[in-house]
Amino acid sequence: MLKLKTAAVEKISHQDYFNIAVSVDCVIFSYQNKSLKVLLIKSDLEDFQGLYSLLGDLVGPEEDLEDAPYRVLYERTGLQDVYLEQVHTFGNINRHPSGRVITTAYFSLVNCKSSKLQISDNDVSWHNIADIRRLAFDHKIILDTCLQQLQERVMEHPIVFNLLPEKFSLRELQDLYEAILGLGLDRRNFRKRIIAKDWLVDLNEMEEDVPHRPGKLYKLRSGLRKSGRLSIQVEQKLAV
Amino acid sequence: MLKLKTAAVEKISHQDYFNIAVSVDCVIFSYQNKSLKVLLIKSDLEDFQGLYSLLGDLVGPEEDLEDAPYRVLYERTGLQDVYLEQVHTFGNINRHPSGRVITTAYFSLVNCKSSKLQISDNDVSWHNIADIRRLAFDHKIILDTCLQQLQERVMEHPIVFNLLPEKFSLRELQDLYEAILGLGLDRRNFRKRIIAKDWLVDLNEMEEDVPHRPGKLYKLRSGLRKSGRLSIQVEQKLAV
DNA sequence: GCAAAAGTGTTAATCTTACACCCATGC
DNA sequence: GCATGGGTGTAAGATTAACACTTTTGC
Repeated sequence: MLKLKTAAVEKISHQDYFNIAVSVDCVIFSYQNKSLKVLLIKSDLEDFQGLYSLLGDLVGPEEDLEDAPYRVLYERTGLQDVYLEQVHTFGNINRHPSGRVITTAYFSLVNCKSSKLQISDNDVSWHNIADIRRLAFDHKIILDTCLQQLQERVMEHPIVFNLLPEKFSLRELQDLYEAILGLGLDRRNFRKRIIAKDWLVDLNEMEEDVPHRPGKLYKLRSGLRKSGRLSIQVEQKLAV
Repeated sequence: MLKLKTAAVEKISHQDYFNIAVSVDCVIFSYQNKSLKVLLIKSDLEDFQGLYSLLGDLVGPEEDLEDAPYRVLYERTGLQDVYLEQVHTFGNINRHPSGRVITTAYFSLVNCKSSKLQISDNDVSWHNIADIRRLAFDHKIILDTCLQQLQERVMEHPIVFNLLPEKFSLRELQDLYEAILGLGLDRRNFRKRIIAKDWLVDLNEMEEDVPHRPGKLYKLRSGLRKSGRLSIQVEQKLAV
């Protein structure tokens, strides 16, 4: 029979490999003025002077991978109960000029009108998705990948409500869907389709201060809002 | 103006973080006797004595992340033009007893009748998906996640043909879909649906050596077979 | 009363599902 | 000739897409 290695022995023999940094990068989406936005920071690396990059950080040695994007979000925006989804891990050798860094990309949906949102760093700001041409590192590819995943998810999963205030009209919701999907939708069909999903509760309240006939207000059915720690990770913990 | 850091300076200041190992784990699917199989290896760690684990390896310091699963596949099976898809990255602190290892999971589809397939290690063997209860590490969760992603992909993308020989009958194809999806399909509807996708070419050949009326043979339309380096990575390289 | 957006229903087309009989081959 | 699976079509139901008019409010 083969001699079994202890974990300790294996660790020593593989020491050379503990030589790669792991980071997370967050594509933090918000929605304002009928446009989908993403939070970016001015790159502080000479190599990318003048370019913006996604918000990210190295994963701490004592930190679960999935905790890192929540920490980044909290440190940068003050927000804690955010929606996060892991998208893809990028690991080309030369993707980072500082050394070997493999990064796991997450997208996040935040309400930019939340009272808890506070961005103190002057180099951090919201940018229209449609206006972004280049980013530092491989962050444009990461952004595009995350946007595509967002587009694939929104019709099947009630996640876009994380971008809206508690109460919203169907028109606001439709504008948001159009901004995310980048296309126009038929109003009547959209309303039927959304109502049929049974995600919404009619609040029997009306919009106020609109210069036209006010629309009804809705909210997301309670129990459907997904935010906080990722579900896949919860399963993982339970299984261990 | 803020003083910009050079990449070299940043690397030194972050040296503590280059302390996490990165691995890849491959869920290598194949199909035999009307069952979906996965390639597993007997764990050589004391902590998991008697359990099987997925095939994986640490990512080399000079190796693109996406190259690692191809290398693992090649080293373990001799196969080079395989279909691979990245699924998810798992990074709980304690997921690996040897130390801090973050792993990116891939699934792969291989034809177990390929002449190039050779598995020399006696501890490596095929296992029926349906029979697997426990695996070493968090590999059962990784397997389940990959199987779910495979199930979500198969109806929209022509990938399952990587599990079949060059020529196959519609019955063989349907059996394969049923094994992957874990459910029965109506034969007439399945045939209409597959034919409508325009993925197949009728070879005007018949099955041989079957103890019943032989079925027509088909092959995948050329140009639709996806294997080799991952497309997302190719885009990434072009953009750099 | 006019501008602006809210609200609402029907029809046609498409897609999906369920279902049963005759046919070709090996034995 | 019989057992086995191959091959095929239709009708009902569900879903999706296209499309226009009336209503309510602020000004």
